[in-house]
Amino acid sequence: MTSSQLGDVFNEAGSVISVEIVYDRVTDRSRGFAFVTMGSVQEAKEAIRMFDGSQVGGRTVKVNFPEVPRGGERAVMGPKIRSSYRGFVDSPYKIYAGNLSWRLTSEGLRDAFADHPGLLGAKVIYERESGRSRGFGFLSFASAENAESALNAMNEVEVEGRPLRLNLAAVRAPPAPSPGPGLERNVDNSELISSIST
DNA sequence: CCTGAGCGC
Repeated sequence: MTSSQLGDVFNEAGSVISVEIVYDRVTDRSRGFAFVTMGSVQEAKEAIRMFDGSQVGGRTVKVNFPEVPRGGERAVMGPKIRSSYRGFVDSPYKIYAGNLSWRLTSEGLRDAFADHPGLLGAKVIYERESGRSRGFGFLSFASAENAESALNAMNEVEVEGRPLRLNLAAVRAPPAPSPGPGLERNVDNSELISSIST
């Protein structure tokens, strides 16, 4: 089974952000499982509900959260601290939102866009030391189309008394040079692990 | 830096 076929299956439970079938380093054969990143924890739960124990590609599959998520179970389901920043779901389709009120939080930003399809996450950027808002933030979407239509609908719309200045987000700077041996796998808190073989 | 352009740690 290909990752794109697997993605098609999981799309029935919500927005699939990425699919990564794990292969054996030497034999290049599928190891029989994959990581599927869904757009939200909610959608991840839905995928588990729908597909755990079901037939996929002619096999009975197991679908569940990764066994040892980064930070442990508490971090996965635990309460948010200051904003939806911790729960921010990234995607390649992002809007830059500027001219934000100093008091607008990530949740406030998310709420302002709540009606728009495909919204995955919102975050306001804060200064590290002072904790003050830097007056801008980002919104991530499931698709380029979703991002564009939200941008068109919300640009210059007033939120907390100030008109939003929206743009498609610039392509992010390259990831920082990795310091150590790169054995870390990117296990996100909305990923699923499933046993699926070809 | 009690701020108003800024593209994230």
